[in-house]
Amino acid sequence: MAAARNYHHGNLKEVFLKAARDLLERDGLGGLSLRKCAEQVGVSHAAPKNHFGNMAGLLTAMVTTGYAELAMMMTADANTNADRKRRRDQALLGYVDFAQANPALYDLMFSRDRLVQDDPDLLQQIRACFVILADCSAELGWHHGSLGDKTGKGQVAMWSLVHGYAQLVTAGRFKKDNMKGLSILDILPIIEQDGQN
Amino acid sequence: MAAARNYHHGNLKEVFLKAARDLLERDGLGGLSLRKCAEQVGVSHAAPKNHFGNMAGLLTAMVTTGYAELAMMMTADANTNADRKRRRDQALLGYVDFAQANPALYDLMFSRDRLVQDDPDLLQQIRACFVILADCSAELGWHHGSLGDKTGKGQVAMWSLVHGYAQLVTAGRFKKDNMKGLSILDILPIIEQDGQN
DNA sequence: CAGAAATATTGACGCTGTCAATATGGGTAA
DNA sequence: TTACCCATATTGACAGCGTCAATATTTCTG
Repeated sequence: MAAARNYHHGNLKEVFLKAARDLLERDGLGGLSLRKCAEQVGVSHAAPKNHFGNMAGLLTAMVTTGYAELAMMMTADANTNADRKRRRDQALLGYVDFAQANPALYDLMFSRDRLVQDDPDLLQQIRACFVILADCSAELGWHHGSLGDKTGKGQVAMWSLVHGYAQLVTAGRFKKDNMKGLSILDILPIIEQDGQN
Repeated sequence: MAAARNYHHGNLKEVFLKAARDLLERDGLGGLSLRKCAEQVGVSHAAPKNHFGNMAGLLTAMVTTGYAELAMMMTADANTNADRKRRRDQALLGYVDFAQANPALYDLMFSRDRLVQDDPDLLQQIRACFVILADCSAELGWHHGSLGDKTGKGQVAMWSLVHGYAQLVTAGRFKKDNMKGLSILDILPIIEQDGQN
């Protein structure tokens, strides 16, 4: 009688997604397979096909939840009385925190193959994240002209910087000595040259 | 008698790398396999093992050549009489050009699994690219203090921005309307607010 | 209760990376 | 030349993979 507890297994789709995500972060993308997911959940090897169609469908569903979580990490304290600058800082820190907490998933979220790129749910979640980042670029004054950033260059710059930083940090491309106690917020004043932000 | 034309096949290793790269850009990472490489070259399915050990070895060798090419794209006209700003522009444009010309390879170059991350040749080529980007950040004055960028924050910002931009553009994450005629060089003045660079 | 629809299982197929065993050819020293 | 060693290539096999068709089971609906 509980919400959706009946039927064959219950909410098998969500259980699959959780199993897949655990496997992804534990063994990497190469260690993730539909059959391992099925085995871990305790169902037959072809069961995932009923819910996701194929491997790309599973990965797309998992990545879509990833973008939703990313947006949540960026807006965790948006309903507090914090001012705009503080909300902007929280959004950028939340973005990088998400990437560092889910490095394999974060990589997959920017994969060109492996995903169903035109999935409506996926596109919607991506746009939601982009909107939050656009607010960050606006708060920094990253736009030209008197009517705001009509061309979107500021948003392009904002997402490029934070995504590049997140991916390079999680990939270990920067020497750890240089990253001691460093955060994305320390990068912004570097770029703005005067360091007053 | 010709240089290295003798022996069983000749320079089979380089032929493998070329075949692998063609397959990678044509069919994506999921469409690349050792067996397809071997078939395309015309040797047995286990031949690649003699030269690369395993799949990670092949991908690492391919990615290493990718970083070497990336460095070349960034320094294509370094020996001309161009001034520093022009060389900096050429380096950044060359970086993005490489990513757009080899999107699948570029993605693979930043993969955390799939590669032998501590391969000496790979690390050396990565460092060579980083040095060029460090020069770009220095030319832009992206450093703190009077003794230059001792902490490396400027280099971190530089690579983050250009890598993020290259990956997001090749992934199609930005609306094409907004990217009409836009280049990485248009992003720099946006970030620096005053637009005089 | 009966039929339909959704969901799960089974078995099979071809493809994959990897390995052990074997074969082949070039380089080198007697 | 002969004999040997070593690098290289082939063959055959194995388990794991995604995917599909056919079948079975369970729930929903009328």
